[in-house]
Amino acid sequence: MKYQGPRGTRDFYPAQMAWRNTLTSAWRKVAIRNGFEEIDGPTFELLDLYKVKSGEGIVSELFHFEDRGGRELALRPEFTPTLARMVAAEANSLPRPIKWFCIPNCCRAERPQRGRLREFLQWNADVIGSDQPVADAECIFLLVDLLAELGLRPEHVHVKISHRQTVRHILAKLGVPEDKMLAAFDLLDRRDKLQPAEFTAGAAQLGLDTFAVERFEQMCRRKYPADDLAHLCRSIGLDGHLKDLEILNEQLRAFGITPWCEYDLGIVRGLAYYTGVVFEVHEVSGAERAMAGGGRYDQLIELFGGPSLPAVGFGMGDVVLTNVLYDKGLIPENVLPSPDVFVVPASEQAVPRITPLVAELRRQGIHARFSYKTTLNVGKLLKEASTVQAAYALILDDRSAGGIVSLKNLRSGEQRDLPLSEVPAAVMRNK
RNA sequence: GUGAGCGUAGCUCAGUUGGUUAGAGCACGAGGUUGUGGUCCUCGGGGUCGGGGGUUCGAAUCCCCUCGCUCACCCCA
Repeated sequence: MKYQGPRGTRDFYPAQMAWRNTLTSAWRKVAIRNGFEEIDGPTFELLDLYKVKSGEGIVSELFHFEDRGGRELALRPEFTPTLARMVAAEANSLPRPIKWFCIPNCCRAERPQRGRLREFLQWNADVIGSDQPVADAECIFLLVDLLAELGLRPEHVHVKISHRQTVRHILAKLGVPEDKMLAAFDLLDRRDKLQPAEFTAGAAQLGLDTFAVERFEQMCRRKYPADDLAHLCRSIGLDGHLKDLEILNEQLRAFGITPWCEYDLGIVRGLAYYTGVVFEVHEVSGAERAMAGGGRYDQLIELFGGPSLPAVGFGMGDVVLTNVLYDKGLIPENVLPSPDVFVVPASEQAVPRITPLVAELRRQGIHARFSYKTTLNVGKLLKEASTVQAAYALILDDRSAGGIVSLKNLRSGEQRDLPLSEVPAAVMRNK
């Protein structure tokens, strides 16, 4: 093969494109019914924009280049900086809260592996301008709404929820000094990749004694079902510092999604800009990487030069999500658009009538197709109609001169003669 | 960027200790049963065996390099 697509990219042939459209339609539909408005921004930005929250180290993970004027640009690896820039620019004139979503393609210069490509789609939704837990809850509800829309159930996936301040408080109580807090978060985040001994050693370096290490360990491993905060409180010996979680919990209950949620204090999420609630969607067996992740980031808009605006949001990529749906057998067999009617000539005389008829049907909004084959063999033509999964075959023979045609329902096999003028209504009725 | 495993037709694979013009099924295309579909029959297009170099009389098969894919590490916004 002479030319190959670049590493980590995908070609979308009709079947893959049809699935991609199905998925993005679901994202869009669910976001809209949850009251979010769609936005988009440029595919590339000034490189500096991406350094704001992620630092210089991010550059090696980016596709970046220079324009002819020497400006340093980069393909977007995520949408949040663009979002922050857009909000900052118009902050004073936007009604609050701002509830926006988008479906950008994003590019990252990393080595592809399961669940990660160099170009992917990411559904983002954010609520900006509210510090109320109802905003956090609504983001989580939006996620659950989408998961359910795609056929997933609580036995397939969980929303794991944690809270930065709660975890911080617990760590402090266990004896982690303030200056080692970030290191503690890091250890928490990496716990599944470490050997038990390494974990213990890391915890000891944070200044924790054997007892505290054990509690630390226990805290990360334990999962607590949503709606049972009391249990969580008891088991970590904490009271009075769960206010946020308590209110969130009430909201989750009111939204009716507690069966999908669990508290997992081991969820930290990479970078330090999250300030409150954090959450991830995981396939229950834990075999896949996170299907979505997000949380509250109350200082981020300000960091990008905007006013001080509290915000909460998440991102969900198409790659892991599709993997999980595939494994659960939830990818529909065929989502390619199929014709409403396939027009078939059954006599020499009917041939010139085909294209004008198809044109008229299409003008009426009917998906109509015909064969490029020259044969009049009805069997062959019906086979083609059936291959493309047409709902009806419209068969024209000599009687079509008098306006009489045969309409065959290709699913039931039932066939009847009717005047040509009644065909559009008959086809649309079953659409 | 690092490491491991794998590269034979669009897909799934076969190819007997290296031995003639590299095969099958599915898919795709053309026809047949002179007018009704997932069947059947015939024929066909398509592979420089990922690419390059080496060993050999002879390489899909053995060796080296390279590219790509997969999985993991780094990172995960």
